[in-house]
Amino acid sequence: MSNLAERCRELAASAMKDGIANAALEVLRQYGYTGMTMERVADSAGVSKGSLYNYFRNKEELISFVFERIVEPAVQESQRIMAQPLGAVQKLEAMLRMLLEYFSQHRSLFDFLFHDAAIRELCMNSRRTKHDLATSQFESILRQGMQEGVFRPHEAKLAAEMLFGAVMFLIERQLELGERRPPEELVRHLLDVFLHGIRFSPSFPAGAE
Amino acid sequence: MSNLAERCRELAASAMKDGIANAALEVLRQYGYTGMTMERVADSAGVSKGSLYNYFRNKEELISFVFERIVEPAVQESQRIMAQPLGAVQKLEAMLRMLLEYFSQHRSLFDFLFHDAAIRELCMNSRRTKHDLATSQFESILRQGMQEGVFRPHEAKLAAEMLFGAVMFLIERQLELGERRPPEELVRHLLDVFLHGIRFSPSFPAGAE
Amino acid sequence: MSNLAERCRELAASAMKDGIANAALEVLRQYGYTGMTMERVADSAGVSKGSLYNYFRNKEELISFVFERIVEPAVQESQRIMAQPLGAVQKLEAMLRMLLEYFSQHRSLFDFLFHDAAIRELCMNSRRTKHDLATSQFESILRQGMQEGVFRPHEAKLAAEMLFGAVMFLIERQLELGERRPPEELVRHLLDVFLHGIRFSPSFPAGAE
Amino acid sequence: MSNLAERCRELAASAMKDGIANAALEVLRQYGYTGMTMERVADSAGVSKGSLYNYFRNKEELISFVFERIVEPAVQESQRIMAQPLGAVQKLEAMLRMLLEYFSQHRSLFDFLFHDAAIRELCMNSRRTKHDLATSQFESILRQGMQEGVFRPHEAKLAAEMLFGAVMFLIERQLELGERRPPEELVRHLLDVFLHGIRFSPSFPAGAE
DNA sequence: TATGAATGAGCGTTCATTCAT
DNA sequence: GATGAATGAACGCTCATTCAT
Repeated sequence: MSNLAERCRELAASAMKDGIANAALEVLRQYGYTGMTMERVADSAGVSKGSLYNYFRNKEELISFVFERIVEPAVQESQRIMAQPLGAVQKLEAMLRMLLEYFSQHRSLFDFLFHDAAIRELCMNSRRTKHDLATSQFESILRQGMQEGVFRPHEAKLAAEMLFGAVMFLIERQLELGERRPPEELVRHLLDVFLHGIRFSPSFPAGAE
Repeated sequence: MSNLAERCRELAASAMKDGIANAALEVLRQYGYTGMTMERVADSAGVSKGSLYNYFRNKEELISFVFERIVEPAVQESQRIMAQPLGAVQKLEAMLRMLLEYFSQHRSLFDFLFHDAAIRELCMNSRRTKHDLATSQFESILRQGMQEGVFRPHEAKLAAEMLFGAVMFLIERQLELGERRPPEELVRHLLDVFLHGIRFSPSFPAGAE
Repeated sequence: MSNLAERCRELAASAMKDGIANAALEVLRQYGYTGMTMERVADSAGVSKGSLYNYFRNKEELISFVFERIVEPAVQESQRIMAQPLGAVQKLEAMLRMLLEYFSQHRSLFDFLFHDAAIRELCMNSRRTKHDLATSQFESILRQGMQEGVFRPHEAKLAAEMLFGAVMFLIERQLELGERRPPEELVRHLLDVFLHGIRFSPSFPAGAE
Repeated sequence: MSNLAERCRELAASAMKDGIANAALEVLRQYGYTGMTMERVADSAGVSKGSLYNYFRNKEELISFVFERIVEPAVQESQRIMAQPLGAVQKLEAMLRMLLEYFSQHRSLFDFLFHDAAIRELCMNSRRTKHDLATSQFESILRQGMQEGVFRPHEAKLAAEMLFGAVMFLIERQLELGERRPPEELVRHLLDVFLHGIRFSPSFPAGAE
């Protein structure tokens, strides 16, 4: 039957959605979240305002789609990292570096991700928010570390949340204050604090990293 | 002369501002930041839209006022803590407990405070945002700890940001997931991780807290 | 009876109306017609907004009153001129000078006078607008001139209207273009044109003024 | 390609702008300048308020457009007259007749054009208001007359302003008083006064009209 | 009588969404 | 499917007017 035609159509539709999402991202970058109107998205995508509604039921759906597209590469990469045969510390390091590098790039996207409670609820996909994903991956790493015997026993879930919160806030502050510390440096400090703590312990070897 | 009348009027005006601010908070809770319209605030406050403008020049001013009202008690309390003659660890503990207790109360306020770039820029007081205040206080505590010799040398500013980010994210997750861990417990885990790190060090006495 | 009290009250009320009208004029000068709000008038008068309504039923009535007050001195002066035992040419000259001097002073008042059809209809007092008054006085002068035999026969009413229109437009243009020709000079040119015309007549003595 | 469609669209858009402008004029006629709200314009045009903004960026632009539409035909005609190979007197006559006929038609437009400072500032086209245009054209005619030797030396600019002011006021008064003198008659009287003046000169042939 | 807080209709403007073509 | 003009509800804000004190 029209199997082929069907395929073609789906492909074309998919390409169109991508194009529109990219346009939306561009608008986001230029005008920020509040300035992201359907008109501007349409213009930026080079299509008519009406066409947007052929591919997305409404603005909400477009936003959700964009959200997914922003997060997706990071998710992919994080899963790649998780799948690697690395020790917990190395995984942690790789994960932190990836997040810092990825989200440091675009302030407006970052704002977009956290903007509003309404949006956040919008962008949840089957109880699996970005937060959930990230923290659960951190949690996995922490558990792996405990099994490996390199991390001492602790509540992995809470520690994972602390880690993620710390990373995100670090990124946010960098952007907010206009600082440009190299991600590498931030990774080092994060690991230093989270692995060893900041307190002198009697037996803590001075100068040890 | 009309000293008394003057006083009364001021009091009434102040009460009105408070009432409107509370209404705004209620709207914020119900509809989120994007849904916080002057109309809704007026309705919620039980006054007319026009009356809002007898007490606040515009929406911006109202939002700033609300922001200040939310943050002020925490700021006061944090300054009280900072002024106490306590060791760094105790101060840290007190500060964490205060934040966890204070901000655990209202989810939407929390969103309001942190997740909107527009608000963030709006609510800066002479380059001194709430973030600035909180992180700089944490930073002070960390430096005090280094001077006291209880904290090992580290970049206090970054560590302060990590701490604050971790605390805030913990609160957010509690609210998001509907968990209700006692603040006391969260404080303990935060201190545990940040003071000692999660890694076994060769000399770290196993099982030690 | 309370004849005296009555009188006093009337006097006080009258003074109040005057004060408010002066305040309104000040506002008019500062903010123009569109910027003339009851709030500003009240502030400028040093009374409360509510008090305005004890002396004027509404904004319309206040505006009418102000209009009268602006026009009144000119009306008085014009009637004084009309009553003087002068020849038509001298009267004309005196009248023109008075108008030019009077209205050259305040641009915003002038705008106020002509602003809007609605206002114009508002400010008519028993079919006797400022225009009516002015043109009818010019008309009288022209008729007097014809009787004196110094003016040749012509339709006095139309000529009066031309004169008044010419004067007003001259004033308006001076204000609009920011020019500052001395009223004396303008009077001279007005008389020159209106008395002798601009055409050479065969018998017109060249160079004659 | 879509050349035709393009054309059609442009035509439709142009027609729409015209329709809206006409509606605006109607509102102007009915409610005066102060009463000209976008809502009323939309109602009068039979479209929604939002549609107005598809054709005019804002109220200002709409007003400017209306202004241009009113003035343009007169400007065209005046330029045609100026370009004709006529003597100064004939040009003057033609110009006066045109103005009287053109502006006699709509009172409210007239009000609109002249009596609002806000509009006046709005509708300036490169420092060249309608006033400027009209007076400068009168001025040209007067200078031409002086060169031709039919007008005696005089300050052409001031005289031009007087002429224009006189014409406009005549029109205004006709409309205000509900008189309906034929433009022809008004032209005759204007020329009579401005060309010959109203004063008897010794050599002025008595009885001449 | 003086007050000024409260009002609420109305303003210009925006923008997500629809629908006839 | 693509279009873009039309829509209309909603927004932030103003201000003449009222009324309890």
